[in-house]
Amino acid sequence: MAPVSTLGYALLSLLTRGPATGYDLTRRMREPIGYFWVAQHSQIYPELDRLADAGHVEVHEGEGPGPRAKKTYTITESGRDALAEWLPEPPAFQPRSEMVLKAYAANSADPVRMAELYQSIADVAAERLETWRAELEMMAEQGFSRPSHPRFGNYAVLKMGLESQRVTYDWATWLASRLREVVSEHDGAD
Amino acid sequence: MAPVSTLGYALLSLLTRGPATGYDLTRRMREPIGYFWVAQHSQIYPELDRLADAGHVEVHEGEGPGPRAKKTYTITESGRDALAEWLPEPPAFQPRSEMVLKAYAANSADPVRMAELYQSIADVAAERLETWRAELEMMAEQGFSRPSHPRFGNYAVLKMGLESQRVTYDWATWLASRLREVVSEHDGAD
DNA sequence: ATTTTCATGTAATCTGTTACATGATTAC
DNA sequence: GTAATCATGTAACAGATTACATGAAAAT
Repeated sequence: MAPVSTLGYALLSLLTRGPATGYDLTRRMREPIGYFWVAQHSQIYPELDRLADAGHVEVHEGEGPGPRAKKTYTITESGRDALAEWLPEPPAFQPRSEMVLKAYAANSADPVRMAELYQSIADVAAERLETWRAELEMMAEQGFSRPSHPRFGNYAVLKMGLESQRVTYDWATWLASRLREVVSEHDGAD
Repeated sequence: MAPVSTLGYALLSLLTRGPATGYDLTRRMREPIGYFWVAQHSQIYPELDRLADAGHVEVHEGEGPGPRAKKTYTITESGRDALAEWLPEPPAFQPRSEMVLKAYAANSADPVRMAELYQSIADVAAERLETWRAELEMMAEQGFSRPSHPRFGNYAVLKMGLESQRVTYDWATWLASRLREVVSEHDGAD
């Protein structure tokens, strides 16, 4: 049996929320799990074929709006089992952040522009922070914060999104202000 | 001119710390920037060739320990210019965290094992938190925290690493304890 | 009328990982 | 003597992005 990729497990996870088409999954992939895992439809369609071949999903074909049939996927028992086995395994750590990478070489570029960059990053984070804080509160009111709730995972992911934005906001704000110090020091010396 | 990849800019960033061989860069890539960007030597060697072709690095060949010549790379003015242009541009956001993805489907697996998973993640984060806190303090004492210091970037990256571990610790601890609630509720009901 | 949404696919390319391959020197 | 470190490379494969391609229905 061909092993399931991380994307495959991500799709199975999304399908625990109910049957969906590839198109649906492309959008479901955006919020909130998209804050921590992304995929384009060109990656999703072939992956669904593979999951179907492995018996982890069942396909139901119907009339499509375009020239092709619309395919609705449902997770199978085999899919649930595979997911349940994968979940408790230690996750791979795959760090990749251009935002932080750029900070590593921050003083190789114009400090004014770098300060602007991190200020704008902080501004975006501040906005998201507000939006997501409100969303999280709404979720809590709807009972999502109880671990037995079927959408508890959405709550947990959004909570992490919120904390991450908070850290980004604090760090980018700190970095921007430090970079502005360089500019004013320089001005004073000239 | 072939455009420089993100990995190429990462290598140029590392080379602002001084000339290095591919082997050196493979290790320099580990701390602290490796907390946010990783690359294997098999990716680094061909990328250095490309940077050399583009004139962004200069190569000096010497006697190697093995069968091949040892190549030392130095960043050129052209390399510094390319880096300085890339740095202030808005970074791509490339989120990929299996750790959070697994939380999205947390209640599709055995809560005992999931609680253990997030507890062990929290434990690892707690250890790193301590180590990195001490490292960051040492850096501050050596003056790295001043934005004009040539290693300010190391400080900024490690600071972000520290904050990220703190968030991971808090979140994973919260998640583990919530998952344990499910178990005790279940026990009570049985 | 035009754009957005729904809906599915493929091809070309780029990026990244794992494995294979060589060999001297230094540390245990 | 065995393992780790220094040092550079390639090949095969897997994973991900961008672009191309089609076409109906609904919304603006």
